[in-house]
Amino acid sequence: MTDMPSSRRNGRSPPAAVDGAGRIADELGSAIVAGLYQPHELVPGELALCRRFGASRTVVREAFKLLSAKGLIASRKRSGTRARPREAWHMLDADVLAWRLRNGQAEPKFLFDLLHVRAVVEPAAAAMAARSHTPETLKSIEAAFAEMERAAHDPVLFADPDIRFHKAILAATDNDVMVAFGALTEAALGVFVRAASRHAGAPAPSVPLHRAVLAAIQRRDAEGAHAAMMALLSRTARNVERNVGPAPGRNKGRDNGPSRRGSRRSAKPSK
Amino acid sequence: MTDMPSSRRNGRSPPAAVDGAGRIADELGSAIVAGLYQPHELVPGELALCRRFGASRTVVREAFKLLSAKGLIASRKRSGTRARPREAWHMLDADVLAWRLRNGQAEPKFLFDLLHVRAVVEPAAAAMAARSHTPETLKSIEAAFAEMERAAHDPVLFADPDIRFHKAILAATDNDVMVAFGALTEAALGVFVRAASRHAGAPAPSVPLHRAVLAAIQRRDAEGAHAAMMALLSRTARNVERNVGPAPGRNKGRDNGPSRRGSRRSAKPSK
DNA sequence: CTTGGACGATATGTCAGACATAATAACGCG
DNA sequence: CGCGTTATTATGTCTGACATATCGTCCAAG
Repeated sequence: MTDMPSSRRNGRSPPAAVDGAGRIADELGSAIVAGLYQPHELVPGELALCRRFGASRTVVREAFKLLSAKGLIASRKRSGTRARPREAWHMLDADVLAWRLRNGQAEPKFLFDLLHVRAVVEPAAAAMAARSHTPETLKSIEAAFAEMERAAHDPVLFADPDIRFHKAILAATDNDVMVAFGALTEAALGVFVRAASRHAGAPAPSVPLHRAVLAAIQRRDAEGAHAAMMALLSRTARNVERNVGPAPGRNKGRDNGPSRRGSRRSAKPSK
Repeated sequence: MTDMPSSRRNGRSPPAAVDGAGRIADELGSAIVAGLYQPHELVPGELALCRRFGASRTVVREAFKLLSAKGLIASRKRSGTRARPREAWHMLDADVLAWRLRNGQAEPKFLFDLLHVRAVVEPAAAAMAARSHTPETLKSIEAAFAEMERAAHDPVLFADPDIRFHKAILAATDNDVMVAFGALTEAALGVFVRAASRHAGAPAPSVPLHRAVLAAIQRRDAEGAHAAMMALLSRTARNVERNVGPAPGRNKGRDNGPSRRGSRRSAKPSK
């Protein structure tokens, strides 16, 4: 996707490894988001990594540039290269998301953070799509849904059209910035379906919920699309809770986020 | 911010130019998002850029890695390096946003796309902040607001605390992914206040709207915070419309997005 | 005339070694 | 003991070379 490690297209995680710089960035980036390096200060130096990866300094430095462009590291002349604090990471970048979700079991807190953001963005996107879709963009949503129906029995076959469905809705908003959330949705769905395929059975139950979203969009019902998408995400939230335990609150205690309750309301007032 | 060009902190745009790779990435990236290169195919080759910037191939290649990490270009062996289509750009990256907004007059459509996304994300963030804020995070919101009041007479002094106010709210959500929207908010506010300082007068009128957001957060009123933030953004939308003309619809016609109407409703059901 | 394979040209990918630069750490002097 | 000077060290930049994957071209066979 970026020319980089994230060339892992759908659910497949292991392949990765493209060119030298991508490989190194993949491994180092993964380690950083996993918390192997304290908020500030000092990842291994360039020449240390040269030895460790059997690569030239050129390649290591290119890997550093890839990571620095994603907010994971920063270099200064004599002090060396340091891992940046979490709030500097480009959390909406496809690779950062993938790295953070790939680590054995990503921290549950992060899974819920993702869900909460999806619960904000995707219903709004569905509403916008209901208002703005064209014959072409609508067709790609319908095509993805049709394939979901066909794969309703198999959790792994289901993942790909599911992702396409949600991305097609984002594309139908006719909003460049909304489209960029595809990375988030793709990453999140990747984990969720992986988890679902381990625990739950066939994804068939979610088909009617998707159908409701599509139907609302087809009839240009923005409020309905918003509500239907919210319902769909609430189901996902319940599944995740079943699998990784209940949602963690702030430092402990309070709770917020998407869960039951449909809650109908449009994303934004139409002028 | 990324170690890269975007070290332009607040509103100042020109400085930029840090290290060689950053400088080249800045210029090339800016050109790409400005549409100087057709959706696919062929930015200048490495050695051509070497001549053009008086730099070595090493540095040019590092610049390429910076840009490829942001989804702007992709290289293949013999064919050369090509500009990627808009839908591949990491539109939520601080640098990409800055480049896209810096070009003389950014396309109005993009300004409204940004506004629509802010109208989805920030009210929800305000609601989450109302639920999740701690003494520390609340204090940083209050501090930013206090400074806004003090600078209420000067559009340019106003910009910095304004940005801090919105980012502090995102931080108070206690949601890693929400925090990442700070780049979007910062970029958008940068342009809006720049535009406002040209056309409108003092930013004083927006102070009460900000105060309403703060007050709702203080009393942990999620719905109120949502509504207040939406009202604030609606005002911004009106200002932008006044300055750059009315919101463009799809390929022409339809309209969607934030505008008048307060519309009160919370970002998400509280379990 | 079309089809297929061989071959050369070309742009990116990788490497090794050198020097420049800045910031830190160590040293030594007053 | 404080402070300026010097050494050290990791990143930044440059150079020139070779490796590798394609894309175009051309020629020969069908």
